[in-house]
Amino acid sequence: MNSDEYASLFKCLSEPVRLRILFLLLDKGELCVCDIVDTLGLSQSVVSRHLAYLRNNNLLSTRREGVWIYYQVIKVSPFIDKLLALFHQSGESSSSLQADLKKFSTCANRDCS
Amino acid sequence: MNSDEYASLFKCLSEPVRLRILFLLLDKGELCVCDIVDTLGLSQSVVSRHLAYLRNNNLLSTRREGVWIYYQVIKVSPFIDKLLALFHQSGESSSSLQADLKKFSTCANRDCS
DNA sequence: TGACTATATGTGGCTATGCAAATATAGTCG
DNA sequence: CGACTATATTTGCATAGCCACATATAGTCA
Repeated sequence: MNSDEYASLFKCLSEPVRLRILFLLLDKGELCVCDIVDTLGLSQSVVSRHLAYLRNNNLLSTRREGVWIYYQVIKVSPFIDKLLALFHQSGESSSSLQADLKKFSTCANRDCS
Repeated sequence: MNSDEYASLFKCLSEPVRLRILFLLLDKGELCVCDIVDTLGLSQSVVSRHLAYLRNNNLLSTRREGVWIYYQVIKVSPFIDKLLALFHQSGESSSSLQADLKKFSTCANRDCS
């Protein structure tokens, strides 16, 4: 990786909404868009756009199942894996990120109904 | 840390020049501005601005010694420390970051003369 | 096929950020 | 003090990224 590539990676992580999405996915493994929209309480447009950003930068992969599209974090390079693991671990003591997890538990019915 | 604070931190790391500066400082410990300008081959204005950005975000500290101002990476939180250590370690296999180190060895006379 | 739902994307406006060039600040030395 | 050097900051401009709103795409089901 050269410095431009590192910078692009960090730019993916330089936006609060993207970080909240990533943290949810790191913690829950795989989620569909509507789960994320409900949990974060943001518009579908905003969430979809950030998901596209992360997907275009090879941080997320998608899987369609009927109407729903499920996103998950891709494991690619050791550096990125370690970086995301570090963020995931650190987020355990972040009240705002934990609040998202809690919101997820209370609002999401696991099958997007 | 909340998601805005994480995002601000990653934004500091989302710029190639800032990453090159950080990598130099992580590797060399402490450098004055003219060392960095010479090594990176960029204008003084650009380097100074990025140093200010990093300093304003509490990633760097400064120490004046006569005309020269020496910068070094601050160790603050465990998360940031680990993150920077990971970047430093990963940069060992980045040819572009290693090229900066090499350039530093050949061009810098240690006392800014 | 038509209505409905889930998701993606185009557009316009606003703000943040990057660079270059010029200028300001501050220390040193004669 | 005045010349010189090192560093910081201002200004003007261009670009990138974010959001809101509207619209498009695609799957499902009756």
